[in-house]
Amino acid sequence: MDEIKSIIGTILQDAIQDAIEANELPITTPPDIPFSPTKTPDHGDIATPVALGLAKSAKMPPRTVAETIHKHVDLEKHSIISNLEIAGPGFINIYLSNEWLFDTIRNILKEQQEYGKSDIGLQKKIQIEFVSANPTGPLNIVSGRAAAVGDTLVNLLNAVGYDAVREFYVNDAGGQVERLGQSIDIRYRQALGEHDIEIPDGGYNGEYITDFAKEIVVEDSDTHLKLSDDERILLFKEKGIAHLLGQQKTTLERFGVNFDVWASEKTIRDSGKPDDIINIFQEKDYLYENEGATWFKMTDFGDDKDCVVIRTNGEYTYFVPDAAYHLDKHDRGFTKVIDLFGPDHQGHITRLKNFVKALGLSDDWLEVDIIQQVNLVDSDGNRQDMSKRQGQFYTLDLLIDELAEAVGERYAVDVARYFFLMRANNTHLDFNIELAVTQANENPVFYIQYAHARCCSIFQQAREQGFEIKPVEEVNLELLDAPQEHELIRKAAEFPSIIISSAEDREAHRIPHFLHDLAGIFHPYYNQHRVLDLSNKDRSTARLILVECIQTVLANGLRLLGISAPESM
RNA sequence: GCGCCUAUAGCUCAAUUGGAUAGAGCAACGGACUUCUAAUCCGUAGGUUGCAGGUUCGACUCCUGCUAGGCGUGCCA
Repeated sequence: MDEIKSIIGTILQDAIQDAIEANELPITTPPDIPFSPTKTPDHGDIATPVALGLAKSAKMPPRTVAETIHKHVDLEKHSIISNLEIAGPGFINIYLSNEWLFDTIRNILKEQQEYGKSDIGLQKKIQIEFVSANPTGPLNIVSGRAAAVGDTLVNLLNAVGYDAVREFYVNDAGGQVERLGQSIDIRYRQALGEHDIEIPDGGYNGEYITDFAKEIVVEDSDTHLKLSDDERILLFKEKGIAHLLGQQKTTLERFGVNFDVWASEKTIRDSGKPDDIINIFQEKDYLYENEGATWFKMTDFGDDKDCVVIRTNGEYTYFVPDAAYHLDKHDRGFTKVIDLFGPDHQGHITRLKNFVKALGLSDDWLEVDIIQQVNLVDSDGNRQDMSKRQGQFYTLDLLIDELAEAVGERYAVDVARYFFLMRANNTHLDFNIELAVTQANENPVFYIQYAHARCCSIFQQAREQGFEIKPVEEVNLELLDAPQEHELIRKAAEFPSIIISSAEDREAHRIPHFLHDLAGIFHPYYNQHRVLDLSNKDRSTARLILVECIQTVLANGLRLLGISAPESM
């Protein structure tokens, strides 16, 4: 589709140039040709509002401009265009010849699993950091959304020719994991009979902490009581991190997300790089002392208040290792870094970007996108608090478990991923778990998967019934003359440009919608037209070619989403 | 108070850079299995795109001001 746009664009620009030279269009030079999608076949295969844009500078009515351009397009010369029409306020609707449709078919069959890919990324190194949940509890469903989106964005970027990697930043140092150690310690001692102690404010009081503390008691009995408080908390912190991080990894694997790099905050801190950051800021005069703490002049970068980088107790706030971490990313050679943050980190974006700027990196090197919150809603429409500190949260594992109960383990991950991916990142997603489970059989993911399974089934039948499956060069594609068949091919032809826009705009949800649209053309087609017809074997052969194309596009799209493409359902 | 996000059909959501008649699914109602799989299809219905202005050939989209909801605004991460 992109190729065809540039071909048509050139033809139209030439026509405009001819019109200018014939003194029929009072402008100096042909503009870039914009294209708008055609919503109905009545508007042709592609359309351009170029005449509307030129109307002002040419001081002519838009329809007249369109007609002037039209006059200078020689249809005899361009066999790819079957017809041009002026419509509405001055749109030029372009109807492409069948040969273009057949080229699309040949291209899909030639490319197979590669169909849809492109190379606009020039193999530039891009990193996407996502999930990066604290190792202080199980992953919740917001992390699930981030996991699905991040994983798919990497797939999309790789599909358009970037060299993209998945990275998870483990916050295994700092105050949060300190509290984790303390919380486990309290539960451990409680399990051993101390009852006059409680989890402090800001600690973790989820049941999983109690369970884990009990496990420690079972394995090690009361031996850790001999340690000093500090030693014991340190030990429990490390044990807790290992345990919970392990759990998160297991969950992510089950969810089909495999990170390329697990970066550690502790490693960053131990590397001395945070000290370098302080030195750099010091040299650039971005720091000052106040009330015993060291502050960064965030107001120099337009923020409304400065922020502490070294606390009164001498420890760095998380900004410093975070800045060091991003400098480290830069040193690893990424030309662009994308962080997917949860909504609770939104206040961090401006500051982080300012720190990156303070380090001398360009403004667009770091991109931060928010994956908006997921509200768990019950059947009465009440929202449930998912704070880890409260211990009331809905885990990703629990979600997959419940889906598995309804639709089987095989499809549970498919359904979860699809639900997370079908919405734009910046929408607040109300996830009604009861609805997702009860309506599972009418889930849109099955609609798409079923379309794929039907394609497979047709080929199964074709083989059993002895239909000849010929290579495309030997098939008369002119026999594909039903309007729905052309519609299917046109839709399939959009696939590569959908991937590009989806990747560049970081809008993964366009892929599920595209696939749903494609399946939505295929199912009616299937119901109204028999592919395998013994009384018309030539047409059957041609239709098998079309079915293979649809199957290929569906499979390629589902693969990008990390969703399975079943051969039968 | 300040900052970010959101507001589109009864519900959940789409709508490439501003483009033609704002689209799907679910829910509702009526139909279609002797058929390549009915996890499907066909039909009906559903709208002042939160409100008020502005920009222009044209606005769900951009600007200003409101309203409502969410989040952020810690020497937590």
